[in-house]
Amino acid sequence: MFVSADDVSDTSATIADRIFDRLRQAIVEGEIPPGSKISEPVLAARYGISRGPLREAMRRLESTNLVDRKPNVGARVITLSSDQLLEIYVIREALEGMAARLAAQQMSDAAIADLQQLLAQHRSEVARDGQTYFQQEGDLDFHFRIVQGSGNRRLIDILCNDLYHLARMYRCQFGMKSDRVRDAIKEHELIADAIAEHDGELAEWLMRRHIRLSRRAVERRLVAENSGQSVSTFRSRH
Amino acid sequence: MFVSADDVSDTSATIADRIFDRLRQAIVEGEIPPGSKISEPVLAARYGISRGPLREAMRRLESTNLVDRKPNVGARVITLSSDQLLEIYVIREALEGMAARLAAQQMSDAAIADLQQLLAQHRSEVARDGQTYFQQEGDLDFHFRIVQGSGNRRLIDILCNDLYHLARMYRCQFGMKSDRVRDAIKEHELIADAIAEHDGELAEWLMRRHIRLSRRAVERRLVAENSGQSVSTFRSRH
DNA sequence: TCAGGATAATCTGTCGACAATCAGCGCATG
DNA sequence: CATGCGCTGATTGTCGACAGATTATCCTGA
Repeated sequence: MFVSADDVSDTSATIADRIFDRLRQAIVEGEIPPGSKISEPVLAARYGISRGPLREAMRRLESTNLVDRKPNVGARVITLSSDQLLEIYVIREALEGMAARLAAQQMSDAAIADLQQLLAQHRSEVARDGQTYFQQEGDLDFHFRIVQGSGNRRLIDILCNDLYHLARMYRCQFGMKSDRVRDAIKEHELIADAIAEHDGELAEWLMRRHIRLSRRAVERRLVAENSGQSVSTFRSRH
Repeated sequence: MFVSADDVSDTSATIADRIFDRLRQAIVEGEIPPGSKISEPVLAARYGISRGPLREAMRRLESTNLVDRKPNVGARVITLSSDQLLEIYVIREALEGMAARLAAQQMSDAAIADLQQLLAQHRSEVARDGQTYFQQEGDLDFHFRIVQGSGNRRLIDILCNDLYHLARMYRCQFGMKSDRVRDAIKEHELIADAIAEHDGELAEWLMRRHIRLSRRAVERRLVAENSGQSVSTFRSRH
């Protein structure tokens, strides 16, 4: 019934930390459907633990905005709305734009070479078999590296521990068969070039434009799909 | 020994939520000194509660990066470093710049009028009795309103629930006798004017410059104070 | 005198149980 | 027939207690 630990390390010291990772993954990948109520007793029984660590994990999930809690009532998995998706794009535009600027100023030559090698791999992949789902993960990989390259620990924390999980959640819920991969790859290359030339100003501008274009593409898809039916809340595919 | 609930509402339904608010305030205001170890039994006894709710509150504090936890060892209040302070300024530059742009596009006329009235009040205050500490809170007030005006809920959440508490914590630890208040007020007015004219582009540019200048001022103060002694970690005034 | 190891005390992590609160449901009543 | 009320069942919030781990202490020996 549950996809058993495909690649998660799950080697933390405490149960609460492990259960937090597993729950986050389960929520992000849609295993626990959006909007569903989370019952502490059944979850604790399912994972074979007590309610104490589970509640601590829930508190962390609440902090990262993956679940919504009401006192004395319980917790529900958040229901993704198109509004919130667009809000995330706006924040990513600001934050990753800054990350690109910092990366251009600070990234080591070795890291830049790695980045460009990753891009070459992406290019060959997309040339080989078009727009596959894996490409989407590759996109996150690219952004992930640039954020890491910024060297700003709190920036890395916000992006990698909150927003990227949200982004992955949206992609798992939606099909996300982006018809924009070729353009996106090209934009990635421009950004990488700007970083390679240590042009922070340009790197930020290009990154912001890149994310803005992605957001517009999603926006168009939303209004296209949304003709007549509300996509504001997703079907709960239990 | 403890400043008893000066203005915190503390009317949440659950103990864990109340204790989270109180602990956060205590940490931010330096009541629990930076770097000090947090012992669950003594804190629980001090607040007259059990360890369960306390641990849930600690998990939330961990998520907001106000405490640092090591498994089987315990939690310590974070020690503020000048590096991290500068990192926060960088993030604020990106995020609040975007907030100013959005606010210029979306803020209602009434909210804009309120904002300008707040600025007028600040101006009169700073003209009356120079650079008071209270002025610093007024600065946060101004930024707070613009972030609220952006209408982006997640942006508001990140800024108001994480970064502003950190900023307040730095101000409580440092003396923060800013000699920049007059310039800052002027910059605030320019930003408010841009918002009033619904010029998002300009508002973002001005806000980013404003925060960048504030960061540079802090930077200068740091290197000035730091001549000979490390300010990287603060004295623990137990 | 100082290094090293064994012991003890304390603390964290986890669990099961009790009490308070809320959602759902049936029933009475206008 | 619709609506308000009380009851029941289950769930959440909270507590105290136990097990494992870590830190501090003290004793021994070189």
